[in-house]
Amino acid sequence: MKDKNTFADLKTREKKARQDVITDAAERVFAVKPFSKVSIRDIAREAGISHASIYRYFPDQQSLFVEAFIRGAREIVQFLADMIRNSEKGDIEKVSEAYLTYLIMNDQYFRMMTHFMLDGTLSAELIEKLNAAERQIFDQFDILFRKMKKREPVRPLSHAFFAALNGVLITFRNYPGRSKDAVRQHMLKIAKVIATKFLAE
Amino acid sequence: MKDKNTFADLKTREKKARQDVITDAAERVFAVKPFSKVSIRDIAREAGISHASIYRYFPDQQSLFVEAFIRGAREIVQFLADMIRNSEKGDIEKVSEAYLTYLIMNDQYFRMMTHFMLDGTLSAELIEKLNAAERQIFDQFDILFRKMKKREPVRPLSHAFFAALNGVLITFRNYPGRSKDAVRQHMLKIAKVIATKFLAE
DNA sequence: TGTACATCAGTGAACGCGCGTTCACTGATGTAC
DNA sequence: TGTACATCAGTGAACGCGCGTTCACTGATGTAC
Repeated sequence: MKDKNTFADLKTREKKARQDVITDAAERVFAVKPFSKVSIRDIAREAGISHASIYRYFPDQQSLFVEAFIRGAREIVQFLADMIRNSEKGDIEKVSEAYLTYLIMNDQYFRMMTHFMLDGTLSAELIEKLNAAERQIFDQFDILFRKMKKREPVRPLSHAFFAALNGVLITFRNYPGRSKDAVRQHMLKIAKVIATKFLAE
Repeated sequence: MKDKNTFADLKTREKKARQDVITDAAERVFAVKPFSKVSIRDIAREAGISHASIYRYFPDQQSLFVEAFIRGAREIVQFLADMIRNSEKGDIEKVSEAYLTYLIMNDQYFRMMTHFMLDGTLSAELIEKLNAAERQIFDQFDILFRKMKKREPVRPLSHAFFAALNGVLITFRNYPGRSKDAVRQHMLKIAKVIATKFLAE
């Protein structure tokens, strides 16, 4: 009985591990292709398996995409939490610079997030998942603003600041005739303008 | 000779008019469907013509989409310019509220704009058109900030404020379990938080 | 230890679909004489 | 005024493609006796 359970557990873990291999591959493809052009076949090729195999691990394409997105969201929250925990006095300029840099370097996370934000055909369940992720991000910014000793309610500040940083990432990503680095510099400059505004009491 | 020219002119104008019929139809379809799901066949159906006919007026799908986008951008700039011209002392809260409301009501313009901002496969020419439109928007915000007697350089403020408003529109559009009106209210509230920050010197 | 059977991951081929685009044709209108 | 011809907007049918998904099969591994 004990053995049987262990064997079953092992099997479950193996299944999970194979799912992860596919999700890893998906993430790599998303890093390289626009979200809407990524196909099941692309991901299978990246994972080195037949595209039919994917259906042993995910019921359909949407489920796989959502899995990849959730992982991405976890990464973002994780990074932000680490950043803010280490910021003693709540240095909003440093935090926003690091956050932006992280999302520029991991563009696929940002593209996945905005894709889901903009998609008008999301199921209620998926919208809830998206918002759960957003709430976790807001929670982190709440902590930051509390460290800054804001007297006004922090939640609206978090909403506003998170939205503003998203806007910077979207608005300047296709700046023409500029190197990736010049674009990054410009984003950081504009983010600093915004962060400064949020400094003042 | 004179007659011939007039006839030719007439023909050109008629051709332009028919192009406009198609672009109108496209705009209506974009108002109702996510950008990436709009097909040539959809637009033809909306315009009441055969889908093959579209190719008499546009060389390919991308050209038609770009035409629709340019029209949308013109509308946005037009609206913003009117708004700011009528704002005597540069009331940033009113302007941002009106701008947001306009883009919420005309969601297709906003979706088209963000679609092109996010698309990684744009031709250099198209990126330039997108940026030309953005520059016109920045110009308008420049005027607003000058009316507000800002002593700092206005251009970075315009960049920051425009980006922040975009961010608000993207971040809260899929707020779950809320009516369209509640979402609008929330966007306006967060935009006001941001506008207030931009008030202070 | 050997044999018959069950399970199930993995697969190549196929299905059905919608898409952008092209083609060959029609028919209305204008032009030349 | 009548006739032969040119132009060209409009079209239904077709092409070729890539997609998500399903199917029928293989072959490796574990199980029962």
